[in-house]
Amino acid sequence: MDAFYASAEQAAKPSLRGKAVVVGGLGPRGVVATCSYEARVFGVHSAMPMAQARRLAPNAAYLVPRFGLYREISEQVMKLLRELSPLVEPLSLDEAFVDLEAGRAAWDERSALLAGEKLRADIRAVTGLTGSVGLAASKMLAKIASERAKPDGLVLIEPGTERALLAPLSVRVLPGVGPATGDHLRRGGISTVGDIAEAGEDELVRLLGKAHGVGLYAMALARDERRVVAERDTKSVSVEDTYDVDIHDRVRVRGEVQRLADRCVQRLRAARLSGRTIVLKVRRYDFSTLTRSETLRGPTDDPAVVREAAARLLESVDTTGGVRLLGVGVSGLADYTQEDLFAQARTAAEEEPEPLPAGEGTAEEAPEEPVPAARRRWHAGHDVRHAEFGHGWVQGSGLGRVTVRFETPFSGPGRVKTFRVDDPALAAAEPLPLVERGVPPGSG
DNA sequence: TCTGGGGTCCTCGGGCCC
DNA sequence: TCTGGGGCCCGAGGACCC
Repeated sequence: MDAFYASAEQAAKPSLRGKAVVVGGLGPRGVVATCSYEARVFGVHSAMPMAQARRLAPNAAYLVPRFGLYREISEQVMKLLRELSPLVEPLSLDEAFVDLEAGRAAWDERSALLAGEKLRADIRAVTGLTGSVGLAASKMLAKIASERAKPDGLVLIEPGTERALLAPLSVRVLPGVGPATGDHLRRGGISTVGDIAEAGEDELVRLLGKAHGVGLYAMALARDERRVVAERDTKSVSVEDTYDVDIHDRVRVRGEVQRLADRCVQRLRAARLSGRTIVLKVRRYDFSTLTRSETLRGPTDDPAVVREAAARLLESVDTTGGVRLLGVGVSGLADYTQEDLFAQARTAAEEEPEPLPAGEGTAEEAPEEPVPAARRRWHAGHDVRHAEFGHGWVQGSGLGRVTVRFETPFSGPGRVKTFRVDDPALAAAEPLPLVERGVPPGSG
């Protein structure tokens, strides 16, 4: 999908179409998750600190991500992909590999092109959004092709042309080459994929170590035998929070770790998993990050056990100077719930954890405690309903006021009105569907 | 400019066992 | 009893990806 989150927001909010839109964390330490192509013109890009984005594009719309909406759209697209082949490997909400041969959806260049164009049309019809398709003989090349196809395009890499195509490209196009490896290679006189092929496998292994070197050399020769795997088991579950202001108070740090442990266990249970290794993550005031872990004798999904382990791990960490991030994770997962009976017995007399009702969703979907009207938070970009003016979305809030633009995916750009944050006529609302009767916005 | 959140995989050192 | 090596697990850290 092209600029996925930002495109979804533009589809939902007619007044943002054709405008610079930036989606990400809006706090003082937020970063850009995705931005529209209009925002990229100003130099804004993913992973950029939000403060920097605001300097580059002060007039862009800044929105908080709405993962529920993106997940729904993602499921629609993944369903279309599974109609092509049983071998679909999602990489994220907006990207997936599909083995077209395994699904007999394509067997040569011509049939692949037809399947690709039909898929793009189907995505557009079902979601109202544009997607790009890369067609090639391997995952690596399909990925490179899809990058070149964006936005709203299709690129096929013809068999036999792969090495010539790769040779002049930066090493950074290869999977697994990020900033650090890129610098490392450049210092070794290697900057293009062709340079890697020329350097030879021994030199790559010398520079990067066995696994990375051998793998990268093969990629540079366009050799990529990785299969498309439909189902991957989750290996770990974690939650982490970056705080707007560093936490110095040790008591508060302990409290936050307990809260994170509980949230992590809720996720774990929602996924019907348990795990043996508890991991505590601490990012200090100077951005140095350390982890401490402890492996239990058996897997657990008991909140008391995870809380205790996390608290023990915290005791070995010096937090003077302040912490900017705390995280709690569980790995060494078992796909069944095997209670640690020893730990259960040990904590039986303690505070009883609140079990999640069977089949309930994750923490973020759980109904929230009723919040007094005066303390309600209005998140930029989230949908609202007003008793008189109908459906709209929060443009901004502050100083006891909230500004709402009243429009829907099919309304055309709407009017803006401002209310008191505690206005009883205003309520949070669910996102509206982006397509009506299978007709995308703007096409009818 | 000042760096999110959720993951995956690899490396390396140390301890333990055979 | 001392020394060494291989294999495995654990813990920590780093790099990378979206």
